[in-house]
Amino acid sequence: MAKKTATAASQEPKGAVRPRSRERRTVRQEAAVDAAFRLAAREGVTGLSMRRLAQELDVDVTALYRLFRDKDELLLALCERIIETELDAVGEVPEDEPWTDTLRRIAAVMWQSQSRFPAVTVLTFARTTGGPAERRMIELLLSCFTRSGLPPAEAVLYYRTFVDTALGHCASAASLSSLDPEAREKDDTTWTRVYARLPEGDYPVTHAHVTELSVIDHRTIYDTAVEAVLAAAARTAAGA
Amino acid sequence: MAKKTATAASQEPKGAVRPRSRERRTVRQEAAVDAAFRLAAREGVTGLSMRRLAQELDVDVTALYRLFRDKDELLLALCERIIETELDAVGEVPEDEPWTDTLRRIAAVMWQSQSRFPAVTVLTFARTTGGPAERRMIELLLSCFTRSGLPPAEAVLYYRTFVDTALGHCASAASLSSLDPEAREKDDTTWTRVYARLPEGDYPVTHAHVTELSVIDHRTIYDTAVEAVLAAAARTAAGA
DNA sequence: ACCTGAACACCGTTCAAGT
DNA sequence: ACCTGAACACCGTTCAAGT
Repeated sequence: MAKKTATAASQEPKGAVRPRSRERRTVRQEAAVDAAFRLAAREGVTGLSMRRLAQELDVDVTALYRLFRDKDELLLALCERIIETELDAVGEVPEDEPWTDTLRRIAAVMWQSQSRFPAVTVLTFARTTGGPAERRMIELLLSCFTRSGLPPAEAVLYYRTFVDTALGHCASAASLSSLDPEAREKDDTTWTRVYARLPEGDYPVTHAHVTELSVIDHRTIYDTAVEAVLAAAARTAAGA
Repeated sequence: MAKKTATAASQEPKGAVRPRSRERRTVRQEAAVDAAFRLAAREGVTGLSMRRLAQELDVDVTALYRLFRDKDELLLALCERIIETELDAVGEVPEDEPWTDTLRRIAAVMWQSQSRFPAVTVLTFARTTGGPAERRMIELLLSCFTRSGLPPAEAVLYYRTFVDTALGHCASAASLSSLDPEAREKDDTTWTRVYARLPEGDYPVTHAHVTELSVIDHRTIYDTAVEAVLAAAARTAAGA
């Protein structure tokens, strides 16, 4: 099955009839992806259905199935688009920028995507698209870790540890903010509702840390995790 | 709304009539949780529906809604059960065990849960149950970080960084293994299918790391992430 | 070459009616 | 006090039939 990516608007071999229709096809795919982002932002993870997306685009549901094989292919297209946006946000990497700083900027941009599009993040965080944006992102990330001086095996190990850690934390934040309001409320008042009232006798350590537990926010945790991975990579690089 | 947890079989005030029925209720809840684990293990994340669970238990769907307010409450009960099992697997913590070793054992046990029950992991990894097992787990984890010598704010910061990092990686592994077979196949052959064939010119760094990229496994990444967090915590503790 | 309508096999959840 | 049947408002996906 040939992959028809959005950026495949390359030069056409001959004749301008078939290409025209293929062009229109990718235009419609892009429009569908746009609409899906609007829908996901407005209605959340449960609102992002094929039927509702068709409604949003004012077409029949079956039209969507002519643009995407199934919902999974649509989700991967959304994921590609997010990575594309992230690459734009990162921009050019200055020659002399330390590798750790580049990675910090990428981590910050990933967090931004998560908070803008939690629904799409939740639905795709563990996936691989194989698309052009993902390829460029991998090239960029890997080049940071080779710049660090790590030998191939370790560069790859820390590259994966970095992305998976970042994506894992993003997914967990996104998953929390895509809960329906009542479950969300239940979840993030737990610290004050149950943990603040625990008997000191049974849970002495928790009891002693109640205030610290209730003030910590997810972004600080994310930064700490990212820094931990960068420090581990740097130490390994220095030792090699 | 009073929380009716499975372990709430405390002493009854007077009369043995109401307690009898409440007891039966928790017995049925436990049976439902057992069946849900069987179902999830057999049918995966899409198979774990209220209707199918009712079928598995040979009762009407509406009977389930008398045991659990909604599906979310059932999922939280499954999550509690997993934590319970994890606490059993960790067992007693020897007085003289280094705090990092305790945390390594907990991380290993969490990975085990993920690989045994990917469906439940995916559905609950970002949630808080507020239940008795979760409370004990938090007490255990926090006590490790205070044993390390970290002051309260940092102990809490690293405790959260540790759990969220571990859960994030577990969720990403679980999410991958709960994909339907064809999406799963598509996803984990990407490295050989697309990245192994990339033109060297456009993606020199990726091209140079193809073999390393294709052999790395998720468990090694998980261990690296966990060690990175432990090292960061240890360094902060030493500096304080 | 595209669109439409209708259907299939599912979901979570509720509720009136039975015993 | 419990159970049953039926319904409501949804899903993803397919397919014969139209133009």
